[in-house]
Amino acid sequence: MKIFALRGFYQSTISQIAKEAGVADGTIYLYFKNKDDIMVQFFTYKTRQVFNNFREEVQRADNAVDKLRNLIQRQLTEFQRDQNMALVYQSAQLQCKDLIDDQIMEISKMYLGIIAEIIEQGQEEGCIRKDIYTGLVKRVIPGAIDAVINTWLHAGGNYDLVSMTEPLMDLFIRGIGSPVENNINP
Amino acid sequence: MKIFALRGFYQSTISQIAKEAGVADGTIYLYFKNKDDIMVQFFTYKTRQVFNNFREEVQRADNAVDKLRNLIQRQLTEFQRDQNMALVYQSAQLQCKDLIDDQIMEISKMYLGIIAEIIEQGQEEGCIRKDIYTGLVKRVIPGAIDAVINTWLHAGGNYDLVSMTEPLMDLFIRGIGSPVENNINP
DNA sequence: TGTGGTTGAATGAATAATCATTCATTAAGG
DNA sequence: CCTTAATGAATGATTATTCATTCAACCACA
Repeated sequence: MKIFALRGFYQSTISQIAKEAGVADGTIYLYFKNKDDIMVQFFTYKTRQVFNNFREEVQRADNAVDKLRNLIQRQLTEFQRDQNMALVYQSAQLQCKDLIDDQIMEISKMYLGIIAEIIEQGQEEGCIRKDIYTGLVKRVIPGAIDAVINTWLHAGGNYDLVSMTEPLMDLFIRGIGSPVENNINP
Repeated sequence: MKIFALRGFYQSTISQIAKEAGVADGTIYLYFKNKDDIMVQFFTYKTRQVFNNFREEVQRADNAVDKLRNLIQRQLTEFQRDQNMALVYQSAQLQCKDLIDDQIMEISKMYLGIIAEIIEQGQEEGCIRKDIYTGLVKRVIPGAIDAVINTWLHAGGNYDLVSMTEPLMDLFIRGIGSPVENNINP
């Protein structure tokens, strides 16, 4: 992951990976079917494990707003903990499309599903308005989070990523418009 | 661009590109210094041209909200017009980092600058609240737009991308929270 | 305890395939 | 006939993958 994160999948060589791992080139093939398989196993185990925890984290809260906050905080925490995972995950989706499409699809769908559930619950509770386009919101929220993570990665992980949770929540819930303006429209 | 969009930069071969262009492999090298240069020229000319138009589009409006709307609409329009450009642009940022970092950096900074200006103006006009974290907002807005574009690309460009402008604006300005909730907090 | 044999994990040099790049040759236009 | 553009086979570098060999650990038996 360190090598993939540094150089990208196609520019990483088995030799580099082997050297980083402190083993011989051939040894890699005792544990992985081929180069692709290294990436596939990353998504099959590491990523799935991290994303599975999201569901638990969400269930720790009862109301929708707290659930969303927990989800965001957990994601930022996990990505902050393992910067290499963060980089590989963020870039692999576009880099080796056909390679791991199914793996990513599954994880990604689960994630979007969680957000959709939270929104629905929030609408029933009355804390999330009903005249929003859920299909859009469940794309925009992860997109915004990704942007924050990418900015952090680009800065070399210098500052505290998790502290972005509250500002993000505030943006999602209240938007950027001034309250005065908001109440004129409806 | 068609080949890069289809297979990604490192998996595209000169032979494929030449065949698509209807010329011989060697002919490519009469117009491009090397393979990298094809990507670099894409960012130097095509992408810069598209993004430069954004500034004009923004100046067509006077108030901040309309400026933001125009910016979003123009981006969605351009990306919808040229799906290959959209795909290459979205993926190149992560794929060939060191290759075109400077080109992307410059374009990206200009884009973030435009958004920052709009926000500032909106705050003076009173239509955008002042207690927001501008550094965050100017990342989150393009991140959200990217997510919408990526969703559209993944679906094969089936539906009208530009029609996402209003729902996006609504989300940015009002957020997902219900107005009642919004007014309790402050 | 010492000895010979067996196992299988690890090695890294050799192989084979891919692919960017070059350049001697051809073709067209003036 | 000369110039310029285009060609595509040949070249050379890179790199994923293989496999014959090494070596350390373990076991059985005297």
